[in-house]
Amino acid sequence: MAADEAPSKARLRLWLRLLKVTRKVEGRLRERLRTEFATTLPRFDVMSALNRHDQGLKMSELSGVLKVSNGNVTGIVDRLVEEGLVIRGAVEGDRRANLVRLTRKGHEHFAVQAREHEAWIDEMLADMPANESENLAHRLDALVQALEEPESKK
Amino acid sequence: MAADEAPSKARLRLWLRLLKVTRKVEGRLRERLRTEFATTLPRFDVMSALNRHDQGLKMSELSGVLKVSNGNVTGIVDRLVEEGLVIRGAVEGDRRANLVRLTRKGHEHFAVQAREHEAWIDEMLADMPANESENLAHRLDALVQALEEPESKK
DNA sequence: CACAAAAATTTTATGCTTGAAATATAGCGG
DNA sequence: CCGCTATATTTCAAGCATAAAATTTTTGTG
Repeated sequence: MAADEAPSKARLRLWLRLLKVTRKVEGRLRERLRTEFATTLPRFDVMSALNRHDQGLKMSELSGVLKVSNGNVTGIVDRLVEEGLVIRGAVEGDRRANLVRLTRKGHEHFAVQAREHEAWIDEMLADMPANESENLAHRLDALVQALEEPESKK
Repeated sequence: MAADEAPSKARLRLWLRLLKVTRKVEGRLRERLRTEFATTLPRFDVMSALNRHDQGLKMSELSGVLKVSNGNVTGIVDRLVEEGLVIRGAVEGDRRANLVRLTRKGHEHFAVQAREHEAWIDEMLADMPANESENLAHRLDALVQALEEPESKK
């Protein structure tokens, strides 16, 4: 084993594994959300973000939090508005922006979905002991940190 | 700390972290593939699968390997065929199916892309020592195993 | 052989996603 | 107040993704 070949391959394997787990879990969540609540993961994500920010979020803040494009959020919010789950309100003193918030109905729907969502995750990751979960989460967090600052080493 | 509340929350955190890391890395890969090779992640994935199976794969095998829907693969392969990177061949004795393979051009393109791809991953996960990568990969693999068999405990 | 069930694939409808272009408003320097 | 630059959002074109319906071919089974 070369002192140089191994690390790269090991990291590639790690990445492929990460991808596999994530896709698998995402797929299950997607299916459950569809069959049990007639909704989708992106919609759940948007509602989750709005639930954490009860004072509302601007479209750009929403796309920032979710790490998706601006135009993407427009479409998802449009549909949620049609169904009366969220509302677009005016921003005091800035007619360009608007503040998106959950409606009462949106809050109620989300509460139910979030409870189930947590249970599904718990079930899917059941083989993972709590302390090991924490451990893994920390390592992954370190990775996220490193990725956040691409070239801050100026 | 309740003996019951913690595990579920810890697992939820783990899941959210997994999602964050994966999306971040995926986003970077996507951008690189686009700017440097004018291609996309799904196309790369398809070519990667075909590269590992030089004798070719049927459409259904391809969607099985990649864990995406049948109809999805149809569209991606269509575009790769248009660009002369893959070909659809007949399957001996079954006119329903067809065998998808990389063309010579496809092989050449993929070789270049795969080399870069591995380097990008290596760079992004640089903070992760090789042995820790292996460790993590193994834990994740256990998770995948558990997820593969949903109710095999009949 | 006939014909129903199964298998391989494509088509269709709908929604997600992106990057880029377009639109509209804000805010600043002169 | 004019005009420029920046900010907030939407629109647009293209591709990705899924589930369900449709198509074509194969494979039993009587």
